[in-house]
Parts: sequence; C-alpha cells; structure tokens
Amino acid sequence: MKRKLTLKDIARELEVSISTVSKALKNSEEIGRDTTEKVQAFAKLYNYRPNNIALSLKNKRTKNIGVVIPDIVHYFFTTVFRGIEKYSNLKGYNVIVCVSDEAFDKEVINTELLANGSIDGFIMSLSAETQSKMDFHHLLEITEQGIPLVLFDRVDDHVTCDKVILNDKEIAYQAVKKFLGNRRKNIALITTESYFNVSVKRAEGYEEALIEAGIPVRRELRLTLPYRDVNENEMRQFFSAAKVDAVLCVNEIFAVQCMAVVQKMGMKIPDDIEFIGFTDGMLSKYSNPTLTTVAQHGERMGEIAAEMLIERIETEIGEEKPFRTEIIEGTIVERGSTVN
Amino acid sequence: MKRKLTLKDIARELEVSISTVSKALKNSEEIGRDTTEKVQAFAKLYNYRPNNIALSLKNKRTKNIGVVIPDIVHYFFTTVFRGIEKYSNLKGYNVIVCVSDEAFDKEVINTELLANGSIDGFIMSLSAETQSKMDFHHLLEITEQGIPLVLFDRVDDHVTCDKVILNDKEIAYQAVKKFLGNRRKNIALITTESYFNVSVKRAEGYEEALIEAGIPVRRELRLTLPYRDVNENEMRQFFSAAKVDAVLCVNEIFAVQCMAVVQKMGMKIPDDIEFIGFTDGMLSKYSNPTLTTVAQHGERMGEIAAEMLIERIETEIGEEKPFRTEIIEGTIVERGSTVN
DNA sequence: TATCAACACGAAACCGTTTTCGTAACCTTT
DNA sequence: AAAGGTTACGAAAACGGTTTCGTGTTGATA
Repeated sequence: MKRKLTLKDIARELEVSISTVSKALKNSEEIGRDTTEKVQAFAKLYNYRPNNIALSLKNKRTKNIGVVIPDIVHYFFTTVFRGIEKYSNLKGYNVIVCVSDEAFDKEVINTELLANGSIDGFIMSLSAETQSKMDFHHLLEITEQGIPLVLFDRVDDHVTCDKVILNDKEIAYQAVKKFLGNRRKNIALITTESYFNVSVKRAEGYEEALIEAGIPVRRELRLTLPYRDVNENEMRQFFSAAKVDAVLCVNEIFAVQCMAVVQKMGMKIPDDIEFIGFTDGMLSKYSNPTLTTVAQHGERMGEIAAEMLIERIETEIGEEKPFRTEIIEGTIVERGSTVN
Repeated sequence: MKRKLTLKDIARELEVSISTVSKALKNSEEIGRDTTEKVQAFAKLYNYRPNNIALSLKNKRTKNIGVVIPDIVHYFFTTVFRGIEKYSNLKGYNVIVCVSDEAFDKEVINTELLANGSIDGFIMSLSAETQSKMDFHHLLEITEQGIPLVLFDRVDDHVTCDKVILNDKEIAYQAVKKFLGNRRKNIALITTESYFNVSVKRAEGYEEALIEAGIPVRRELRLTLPYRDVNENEMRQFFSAAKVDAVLCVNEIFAVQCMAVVQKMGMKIPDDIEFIGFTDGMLSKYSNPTLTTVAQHGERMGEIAAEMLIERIETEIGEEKPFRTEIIEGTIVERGSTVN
C-alpha cells in the first residue's frame, strides 16, 4: 500500500522547498528550467496528484454541488439528476446527492450538513412535507450565507433564488384542450393528495381550459390519491360513480393504474375514454395502451439548473445578477391513450 | 450576507485563544466551567458549525462515499443507490455519485478524481466497456492506495475487493425450472449483446437447467439485443422463426417489449407463452400482463455494500480482514406472465 | 515559606496546498 | 568597484480546524 504523495514528500526527496515544488508543477516562471523539469519528471513518475481537500480549504471552493431531492427511485428526478450530473461533470464539478425522502427533517439535516463547507451550491426540489409546512428557514439560511441555490420543479414563491420549472399550468391547459378538441366533455383530473405546487398549477390549467370552454368544473370529476400505495378500489369507485370520457393525471403511475382499472371495467381506450399523464417515463412508453403524456424534459431541466448554479458559483461576488426563473416548455407526446 | 463563523472569530470576540474555543466546544475538562459556558452560549447564539473541509483535512477522512455506476436512469441502480444513501446517511456519510455512462474513460476519470482525497471509499458497478475491455488498472490504483472498494452486481474476479452480487446463475436456473415445471420445452433466452458478467451467469443457469432436464440448448432459441434502442423487428423475426413457449429475459425492458410483440402476433400470455424477466421494476408491476420477474433486491444490496464499505473505512488499519463476497438471493415474484 | 500539584489556558505544530514576500547570488552597467 | 537589476529559490502565512505541550497562577502541603 503506497501512501499518497504530497508536495512535502517531493520536496524532501529532491532537496528543494515545498514552495518550489508547488511552483514548478504549475510552470511558474520563478523557477529555473532544470528544477522545473526535475520536479515535473519526479511528479509524473510517482503519479503525484494534489489533494482535493487541501485545495478546497485553500481555495474556499470544493467543486462539489449538493443535490437534494425528495426521491431517487422516481423517473423524473432521475432524469433531472442525469442532466445535473452531466453538465456539472463537464464543468469539473462533482455531485453530492441527498435524498430527503419527502421528509422535512431529512431535508433540513442534509442541507445544513452540506452547507458547512462541503459544497459550493445547491440544487434542490422541495419535499412534500416542506411544501405543506411552508417552512423554508433552512433555505433562507443557505442563501443568507451567500451559498447559491437553484430550485427546480417543486419550488415556492417564498424562497427567492434561481428556479427552473415546467410551464405546468399552460401544458395542462393544452392537454385539456386536446381532450376538448376530441369532443370530450366529462374530463376528470386525477391528482395528488398532498400539496405540491406542480399539482396545483396543473389543476389550474385544467380548470382554465374547462371554464374557457364553458364547461363547469365538477367536484365529482376530481380524484385525489395518496402519493404512494394507491388503492385500486378507490379508482374503481371513482370511475363507477362518474361518467368520464377523458382523464388528465398529474403523473404516469396514476394514469397507468387507472387505465388498467377502466379496461377491467370494460372500457376501451382511447375510444371510450382518453388518458393523458405527466412524466413521460418508462411506464408511458411500455404501458398498454401506450400513454400519451407530457414530457417534462427532466434532463434538460437538470442541465439548465446546473448551468444556472455554476454560473452563480463562478461569478465574482459583487456583480450580483437578479434571480431568474427559467421555464421549460412541456411537450405532449402522443401515444395510444388518446385519439390523435 | 453573513459570513460563516470560525473559531478564530469566536476567539477574537470572547478574547480567548482559538484552542480554548475548540476545547470548550468539545467540553474538554481542561477548560473552566465559566469559559466553557460562555463559549458554548456564544457558539449557539451565532449558530457556529465547524467547517467540514477543515475537519476532513485534519482528520484525513471526509465522511464521503464515492458511488460510480453506469447509469442512473435505470431502476435497479436507482434502488441500489437508495440503499447506499440510506445506510450511509445513517452512519453520517454523504454520497458523491458519478455516472460512468457505460464508458470506460468516464469511469477512470471519475474514480481518479474522487480518489484524490474527496472520498473515504468507493462503491462501484462496472461499466459495460470496462467489462469488455477487462481493464481494471484504475481499480488497482485505488486499492493499492488503501482506499476501500466495494463492487456490486457488475463485478469481476480480476479485482480483489469486497463484493455484493446476486445469485444470478442459481436464480436463472430456478426460473427455467419453473418453466419446465409448467411443461414448457421451447424456452428462449433473451440477453444483452454486450458482455456483462451477470448476463453470462444467468445464461449459465439457463443452460444448466435445460441440460439437467435433458433438453438440448438450441442456438436459435437465444436472442441477443443491444442494451439500448432495441429494434422491435428483430424480436418479431425471432419469434416468427422459432417456436417458443417460454422466455427468460435478463431484464424487464426486453421482457415487456417482447410481450408486446408476441401479443401483437396473436399469442396469449401466459397460455401460449410465458415470460420471466429480471429487475422487478416499475414496468413489471404495471405491464400488461404484469410480469413475473426476479427481484434483485437492489435496496438491500446497496445497504449491504454500504455496510461493508463503512466497516472497512472505520476499521483500524492493521487488522486486515479478508475480502468478502456477499451473495444476495434473488426472489421470483410471480405475476401474470406465468401460470402459477 | 518553599515546594508542588492541579487548574486553566495559550502557543504552536499539523493536515496539504497556494501565494506573497524576502533575499542570497549572480550579472550588468558605468 | 559600487550600484542596481535579475534570477531562483525559500520562509512563512493562510485556509479552519485539532491536539500536544508548555506555563503562569492558585491552593495545598510540608
């Protein structure tokens, strides 16, 4: 087991000072040709690599980005993460991921831990509990310390920072317009039980489209489901009670599960009933029928978030730019669950 | 923007020395009661938190774990990651994730970067390219430096380190036995084009079960597909050419795609043809029919990997324990694609 | 009253870098 | 030969902690 080589080791071996070694390795003009060559040859031979931690301490920048997301086993977050990782890596940054597991406390603990020097900036999406509690003190602490923060998807107006979001309301509006164009009248909305800004926005778009078309928004056409462990019976009851000919779901799991239920009940998709979901993940592509869905362009979202963050990190303090909110346009990917 | 408080700040403010502050904060007996209380009160009031980087430099341990995986938008890796993250977090470690994107170079660059002090140990799964190149010099470098390494799932015998793997051969064997028990004779294997140790093991189990049953292993019953962007035509041809009544797929995507194809061709699942896949992800649960699949218990795998790694990290050097290979037993989850 | 331990604290080294500044030694110039 | 300018390098501070060791003050003991 060979221990890591340090500048000190090289200095001792070559009988020069540490500073000389350091300068020689960076081709400083201060150092003579012979010495420089000697040092570089030695360093190369023994594969010297500077210690990242020491560099971080000295430079006060870690080249690490902290990513805090509610869940990792989740297609959308996964794709966003991929975008973040790709862009960050390109720019020489590493990514530390913490999963809040939709819990406020974990989110707080994780951010506070990372904020103590481990990272140069944060990219986050709020946990369900944080959104419902409306407690953002941990984020305030971060920004007050001057640590750059970018929020994506699950954001909140109470937090002032850069943001990347989907045009949720608008794209939900368009989805419903699509149903309306297909002469659907009884359009249901299936959304999450817990409070998510995105669900709210999507509901707004849904309602706006209906109202615009002169169709009343009916309470019995809205089903709220728990985020996990959905009970099929609830769906069955819902579809038995109300006559529904189109369904907008705020995620793809709800959609796929509902499609299975209504098919068991004897309805034909998309003839009797149409479906549009959100996410455009694996399930949408391989479900039966395939699901028409709103692509959220997670990877691009991640890239942009990373780009915004790194720009903040690398911009000199003093030239404060105003915070931006970047809006990604969703795309409706037409598949078998709608008539196109 | 309030700058981070340091020991020096507190020392200056309270007119004591830095060392006194440091000791007082750790309740050292060396320090008098009054001073200790004064310091702690001040630290609490101004929310002092030690700088992680400084601690890392001093302690020569970062409390970071490096995770290098081929892909993150991939159910199995995602679940393993969740296990790693959970356990690590519990033990006070953070996780730095790098995605090799199945590319050798990215894997090498990422590991070398992290190895320079950023992390205390690695958990990795080899990229496709690394497995086919059989070049493990970067892993050797890591272990030679005394950095603990745990490999999971995509492992190789040429690398000596702790490992966590599935009983791939055995569970594939059992899957085929299940087909045989259902009187299936024409059992196909659908596997990956590129070389993966796991695919090979699964193929071995497949063959062993057939041979044991006195059924010849037929070349035309094996289909190899590219890891991404599978062409449906290839599947269609395969199923037209050979009479197949059961299919073992090394992942769930292949299985779900094949099920769609054979259904389009008019076959009934599971009556005419049965399917078993690997992974037990979202697709298996929500496909039509639902897919009988080998649960790989990724989360548990991740937890165990993290446990092994952290034990190595925290064990004193000197008391070298031999390397272990932990074998996770897969479970066949019976669903609609087999007759049970 | 001289001695000595206990107490409470500070100085300084250390982790591995970078960077500023100081300075010998040599070279050039007049 | 004195003055000034290069050249090539080393010492030391700094980043923010921890820890070892030294030391002045106090109180107890002989």
